[in-house]
Amino acid sequence: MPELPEVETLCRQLNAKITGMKIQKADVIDRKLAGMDSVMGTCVQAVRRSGKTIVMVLDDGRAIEVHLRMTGRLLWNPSKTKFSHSRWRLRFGEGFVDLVDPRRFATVNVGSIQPDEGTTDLLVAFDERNFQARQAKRKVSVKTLLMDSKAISGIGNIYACEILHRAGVSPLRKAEALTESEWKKVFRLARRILKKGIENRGTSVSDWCDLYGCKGENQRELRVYGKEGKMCGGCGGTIKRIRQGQRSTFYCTRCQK
DNA sequence: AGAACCGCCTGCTTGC
DNA sequence: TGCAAGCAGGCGGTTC
Repeated sequence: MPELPEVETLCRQLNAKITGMKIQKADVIDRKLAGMDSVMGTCVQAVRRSGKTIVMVLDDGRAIEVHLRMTGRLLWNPSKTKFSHSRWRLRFGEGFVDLVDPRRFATVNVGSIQPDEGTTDLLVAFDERNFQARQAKRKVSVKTLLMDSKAISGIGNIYACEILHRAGVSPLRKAEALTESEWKKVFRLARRILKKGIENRGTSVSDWCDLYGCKGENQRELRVYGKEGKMCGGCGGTIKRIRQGQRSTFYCTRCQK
């Protein structure tokens, strides 16, 4: 599932491919995306990321915001034959960008350009003082808080599990119970892990692919996610799987305190 | 106000 | 083998 590194990978590839190009045609295939063909005839000025949202800035003052949610993918398609589960497509000079999404959770919106709200993005402009004041004393678990996009944007289930493992912090601890220096450690490791994820063009644990249908390489960096019952590479303990909210959390009960 | 829960979706896996 | 039930989960909206 696309998280910050996967979305960043797509944005970089889209920037190289479609910036400066005209949207010659826009097709809505899935009715849920009605109206998203109104961008026909505009030109893409830039593609940037806002949390997990892909923002295509247009030359008419508007922007297309694509959120891939769970199974959404943006794929470059050189052929006019649509991929299965194509929901929406943009035609550029020599090909198409297809939004492919089997589960239909992905969203597309077109509207006026919003001011950059990147202050909760760890890799752009994270306001740590504001975090300490507004978030750090909350009573939710640290895992839940890491995945709260209003507190910290871009981190989903996979990276949240990996970050807490490297930081040696149990996902069950309440956010309010972490000291400031523990938070600093979490943020430091989060940045490192997210950057590594971008270097590796994302984590292909299920069906993530980049713009050109290539899998990422970051799955080899995973130490806990999806590894229930396996040995922790750090301490030799056993990786456990629990439910937090409605999602799976993987962690090592021995080295995550 | 803040925390917990629900619903959107459908392909894949599991169990009988 | 076939079919139904269970599972996956980001996030906005609703409920507690």
